[in-house]
Amino acid sequence: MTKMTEATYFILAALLDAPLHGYGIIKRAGEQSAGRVKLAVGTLYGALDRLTEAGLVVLDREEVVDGRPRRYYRITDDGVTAVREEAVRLQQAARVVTGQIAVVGA
Amino acid sequence: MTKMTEATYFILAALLDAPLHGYGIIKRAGEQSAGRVKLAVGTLYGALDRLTEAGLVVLDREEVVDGRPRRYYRITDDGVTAVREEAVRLQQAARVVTGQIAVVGA
DNA sequence: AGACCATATATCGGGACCCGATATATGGTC
DNA sequence: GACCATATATCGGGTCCCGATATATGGTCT
Repeated sequence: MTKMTEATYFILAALLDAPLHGYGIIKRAGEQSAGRVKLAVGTLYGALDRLTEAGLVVLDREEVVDGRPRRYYRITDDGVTAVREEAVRLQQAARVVTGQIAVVGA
Repeated sequence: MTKMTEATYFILAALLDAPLHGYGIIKRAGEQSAGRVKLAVGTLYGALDRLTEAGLVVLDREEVVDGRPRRYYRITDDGVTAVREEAVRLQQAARVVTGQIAVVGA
């Protein structure tokens, strides 16, 4: 079925605009989903490790801001492809129930 | 987050048109997803038990065809509501990436 | 007849993954 | 001093997927 979990999907989606650090991903995912998605930290770091190993994200850089370390992650080309494919699957799955035809790119 | 698993979603979607028995649900889910979703039997019966307990499906009737028993399941009103709500969530999630209408409002 | 496959049910165990709890650390607010 | 937001990471419990296994019938193929 090649399915992607919801957490993984929103992590990749959050990274589409620009590299973010862990905590920033959590906040961005919450924004993009109108507050519906609240990633737990345990979910985030586990998923981030898996995504890194799969080559869908890479460690971009590390910074120290106000004494707190920040580890920025960047989505790869493969990651972009994967998240777009998943978006299409989600749309098609939704259409099974809504019975509507989504207009893409209009 | 109140999330519904993909298997659960396609089981409910398969029952929208008419009551089906377990094996029929597997085939219908495959049809509706253009062959992408292949429910494993272990997934199906476990999910069916959970859905029954949650009141989203009910046992409709039992038949015996060619010596083989058939147990038909029917989706409830709550099940219809749940699967429609999930369809909306899927559509909104897809839009986050496809870049269409942003999820406005809270 | 024997082998195999589709149909049809159900259970078990391994594994994947989510997530709250916990730990550690800094700096601002009350 | 207490508390909270920021920021990282790990651990263990629980949920759920799914392949393997078991049981049973009837059709097809050799």
